[in-house]
Amino acid sequence: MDSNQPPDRVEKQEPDSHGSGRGLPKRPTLKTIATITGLSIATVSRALKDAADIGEATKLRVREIANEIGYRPNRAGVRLRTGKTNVICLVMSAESHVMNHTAQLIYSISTALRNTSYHLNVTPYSADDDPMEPIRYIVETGSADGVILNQIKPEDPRIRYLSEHGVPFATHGRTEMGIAHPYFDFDNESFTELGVEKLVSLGRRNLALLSPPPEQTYGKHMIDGLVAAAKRLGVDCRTLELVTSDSNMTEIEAAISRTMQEPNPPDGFISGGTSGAMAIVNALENEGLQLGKDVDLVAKEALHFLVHFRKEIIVVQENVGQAGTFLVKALTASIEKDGPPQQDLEVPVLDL
Amino acid sequence: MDSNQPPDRVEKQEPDSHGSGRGLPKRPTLKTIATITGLSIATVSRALKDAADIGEATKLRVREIANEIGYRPNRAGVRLRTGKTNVICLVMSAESHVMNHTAQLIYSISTALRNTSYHLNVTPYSADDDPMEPIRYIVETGSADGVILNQIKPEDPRIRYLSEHGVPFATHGRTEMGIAHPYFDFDNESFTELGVEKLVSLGRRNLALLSPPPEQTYGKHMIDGLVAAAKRLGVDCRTLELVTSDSNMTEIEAAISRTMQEPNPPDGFISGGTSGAMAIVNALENEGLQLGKDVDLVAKEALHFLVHFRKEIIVVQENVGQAGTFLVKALTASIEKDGPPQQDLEVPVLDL
DNA sequence: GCGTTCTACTATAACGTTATAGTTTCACCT
DNA sequence: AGGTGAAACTATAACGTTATAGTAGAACGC
Repeated sequence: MDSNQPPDRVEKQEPDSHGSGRGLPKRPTLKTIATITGLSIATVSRALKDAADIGEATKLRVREIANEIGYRPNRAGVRLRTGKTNVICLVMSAESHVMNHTAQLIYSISTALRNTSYHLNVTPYSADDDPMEPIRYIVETGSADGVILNQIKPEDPRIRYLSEHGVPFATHGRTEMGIAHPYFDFDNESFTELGVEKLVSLGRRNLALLSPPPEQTYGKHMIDGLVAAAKRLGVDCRTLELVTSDSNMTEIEAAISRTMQEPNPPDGFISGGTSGAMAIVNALENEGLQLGKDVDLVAKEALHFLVHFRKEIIVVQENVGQAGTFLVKALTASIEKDGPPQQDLEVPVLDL
Repeated sequence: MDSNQPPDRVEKQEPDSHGSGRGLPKRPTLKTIATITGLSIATVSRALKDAADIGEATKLRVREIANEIGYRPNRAGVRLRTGKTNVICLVMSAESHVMNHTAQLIYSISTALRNTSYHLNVTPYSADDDPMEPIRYIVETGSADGVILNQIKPEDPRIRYLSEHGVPFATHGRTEMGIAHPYFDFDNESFTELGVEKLVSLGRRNLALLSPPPEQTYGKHMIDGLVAAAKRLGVDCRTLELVTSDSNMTEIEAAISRTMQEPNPPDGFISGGTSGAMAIVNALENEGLQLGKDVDLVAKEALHFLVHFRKEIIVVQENVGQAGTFLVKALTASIEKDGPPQQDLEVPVLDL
């Protein structure tokens, strides 16, 4: 990278390392502006930060020149001096069944970060990895000002660790640890409650939830909502705990087929994701059942596939973009110590 | 962040900013190790880099202590001194019709980056943005050692710019600019050729390609493959240039319905993506046509949805994970000036 | 025993930034 | 006139790292 060459010597004898800059004009620094204006480096620095003890005329002149020569602060310098990284690290779970979700989260976060001074750093980990490892790395190297986490568990060691080390973070999802922190969550409990109500209003009396693993808080929330609503409305319910991922849809289909052949099969389904819903539909149709007639399905998704898959599916849309935007706002506020932790829930919408 | 506190003074009077570190032990630096071992900072630095002029015993001792106290190099220090950022920036197109693709790319890249010293930085831009802007930023601030680009155009100004500035980069897709650089690409030309062959072997004689925009190189490749194979096998072909995105599937469906009502409708379709394929199927079925009987569809996808959508769809799987892995390898090699640019194509597989 | 060479280390400066503690200049008050 | 104080600026050091030049001491040749 020309603009950031090793400072000491001119590079060997290689004539022009990448066919790039003729006389390599070198990236401007505060010193450049100082030389041009005849001011000291310190004054230039303070002028650009709009400090109180710099004259208005000077500020104007400095800003003008900075603009003209295309000055951009050197991140490494700032970081070394202040400890401020201007990096936000998204530590993301990279299991296939959450990837579409995550993709949208990445997109919305990085979009929300444009026009801020923060950069997005993505660190994945997979099921076999220790989820603590990326967190420890970030804390130990001080490589980010704040962290965003997803796939939150009720008792989540990452959150305890970050909180104990004073590293600002925000989560997509909630814990049950009583540690106040910024978060955004889809209200999964309301979602399953609404789903139950909808299915019951359609005459269904025996419901099944294709649920995410209950180790995840949102899985628990879904089950809670299901059980509460079913009890309240006096209908039967069960959970089918099958790992929902693209790769084992066939397996899920088989399990659902089996369920439908048992004595008292469900007539209403709820699914928390796109591929789960597709698996349910395929299994039901294989069993000769007709969606909207013999059985009904309520499904939540972040994509827009299900409406095109079968129009009979009752779809609740989750707006992940909203989550990203909020998380960025909440996290930056937390980094800049701006009031108490901001928290928000997305309310599911389902016409009854 | 404790481990990276502004160095000068102790923070105000706030008793404990985040309930974190008691006596804040401060993150170890080379100096810490130097003090412990009684060596100089320079020696410690060189010992950790396994330099030739340091004694074996010393190296061992330094490494041991470094390990013990959990030393991690300060990135800002390294970066300031050497210009090496250890960041790789994925500049990603964030249009909805490529997001699933991109999600997998992000995942595979960041996975390939684990256990390397590089970090992944994601910078999105959308259709209305100037695609050059993130590139200029990276070059001007020297914020990355290398760049990965996707959604490549035949004549792509980003590539000219990066190349002129000597910034290493790798692309997912190809240009036609004759600038040698590392890339990975799915062989879309072969894909449509195979698709045509397959459809012709099924007796289809009038083919239609739901094509990506031909401004993109891969769109052009697909059209080239289609036209060449159709000509070779003596069948008719056309391209339907509709913007394929989740959001306007309804529009695509309508357009395809219209096409089917015109005089000489296609009997074989090729689609380059998941939602396009779903739109085609929906439109055809609305017109009362049966997949696998009246018409056939060959589709490429990176997800695993289509097989579950209609088993009659002839699916070609694209393995985006492969792309990420390769791009990382090729880009890091290029950064470290390791031989000529590495390039690879994914060969589509379709049983005829 | 003196120069030479090698090994294993050290001292120093510099990368770009910013917090702090000055310093200079000038206006104003009594 | 002398002191006070504000306004506007500067000098300095430090953050953690590494490239370079330098040095101390041992080993070796003749």
